[in-house]
Amino acid sequence: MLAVAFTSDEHIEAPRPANANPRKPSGLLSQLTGGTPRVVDAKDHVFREGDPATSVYRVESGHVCLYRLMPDGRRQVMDFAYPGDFIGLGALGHHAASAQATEKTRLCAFAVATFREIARNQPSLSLNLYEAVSQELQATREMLMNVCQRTALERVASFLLELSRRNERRGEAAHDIVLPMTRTDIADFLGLTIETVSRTFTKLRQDGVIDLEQCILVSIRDPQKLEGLSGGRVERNA
Amino acid sequence: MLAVAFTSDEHIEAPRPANANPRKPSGLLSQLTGGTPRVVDAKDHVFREGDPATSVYRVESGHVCLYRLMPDGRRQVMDFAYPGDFIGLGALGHHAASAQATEKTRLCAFAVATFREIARNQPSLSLNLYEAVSQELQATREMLMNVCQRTALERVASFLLELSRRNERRGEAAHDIVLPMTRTDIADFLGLTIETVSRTFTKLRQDGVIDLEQCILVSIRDPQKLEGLSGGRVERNA
DNA sequence: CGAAGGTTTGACATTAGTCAACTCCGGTGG
DNA sequence: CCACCGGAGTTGACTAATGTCAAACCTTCG
Repeated sequence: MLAVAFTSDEHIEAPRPANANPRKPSGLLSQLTGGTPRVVDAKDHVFREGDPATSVYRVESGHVCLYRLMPDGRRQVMDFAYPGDFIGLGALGHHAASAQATEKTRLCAFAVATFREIARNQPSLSLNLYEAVSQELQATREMLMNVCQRTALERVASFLLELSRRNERRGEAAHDIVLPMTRTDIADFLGLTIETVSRTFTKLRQDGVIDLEQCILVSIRDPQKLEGLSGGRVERNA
Repeated sequence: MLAVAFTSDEHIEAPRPANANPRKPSGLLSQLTGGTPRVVDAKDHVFREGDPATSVYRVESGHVCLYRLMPDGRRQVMDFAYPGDFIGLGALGHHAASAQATEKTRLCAFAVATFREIARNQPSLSLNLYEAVSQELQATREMLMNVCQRTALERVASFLLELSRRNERRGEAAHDIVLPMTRTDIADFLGLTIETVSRTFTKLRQDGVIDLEQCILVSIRDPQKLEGLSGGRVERNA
């Protein structure tokens, strides 16, 4: 059963706070209940590129890495989905990306057919869908900018700042970051090699900008300096 | 007045031919009539990053370059809009990119408020909106892949092939390409410098893959070789 | 004809990638 | 308990690709 609670009346032009999570839709979508639970182990796939897009998923716990492959094996990580984020939303017919859990992950599946059913009767939901995908589009364009125009150092710096802001939005410690992904995932996300990512982390540590207790624990010691190194924030929804 | 003709009944899962134009929505959107005409000269802006998104536009003739700027002036071109393409669709509240005509361009403006009005009563239209933005999302992800994972030569080759396919879809000569944008636009689109773009064109010419009559006229002499140099196509909607 | 803007070309500098060795950590089994 | 193994991460030396700077070359347009 799919239940929707109606509380919001803002639509297309509704502005949204600049620090809102672009992949965590507000409005009706976030209030969906009654999906089918699903658990996947680390490295398992939720779906793969080309699979028929029969469901969308909300991440309940754990993390999911969304990526695409080139024929020769080069990989581009498109996004990392955190708890509360939806994955599979922008698919038309077939998934255009693969979704792989970076650790044991719980999800909640909603059938696309049910979505369509509801959308027919409730224009509000389809507008929310539109908004959710638009948010995702903004985020992807932002990323295009981040990755294509920035140097390795700037990419890593903005990556860390982005994770920091994500923590902040979730009410967690802004400057203590747990990386739920490997260096390989980060490298494929930022369009760099693992060696370059590693060297850049080391440089940031040596310069006193971050601490690196274990390789998955980053704490930001000098947020201002990190901001400066990031090449300037490109404001979402500006 | 905004008129919509209803002919299509396929929605979210409807697959779409692989060579469909991702920015030229099928269904209701393409059949919109009654928008407000607007003409902009070469280098004029249709809208700028941060402007309130009050209208969406359909390009009637000419070409529009969509880009974003970083604080220090670096520029990322997100897309080039051709006649029939919609621009401004994914905006939420404010435009996230600037839209600049590369030549004298005629547009047709549709008020966002009117869209919302219709969408309230016609779920089909909001689903079409959803699909249109989803298409745009796919295209942007594709581009992320193209630009982040490919070498300069591969980027230029796929760029030319993409333009060739666009010609084909419009029923024009697939192998004779008129570039409606400057080298600077291409460079900022592909994440390269104008020098690298220029050198790459020269190399393709010297290798007999393309002809370069004037700098805006490219003809593809060896499509197979160009395809090979592009590093493999990443199929849309795969 | 001359100026301006866009394009091409060359010499050189810099960044990031490649290849290879080494380290660190966690898990497994003797 | 400890040794070994494998995977992930780090570091170093070297290479290749792309960017930078500068000059020359076209076109177009006044």
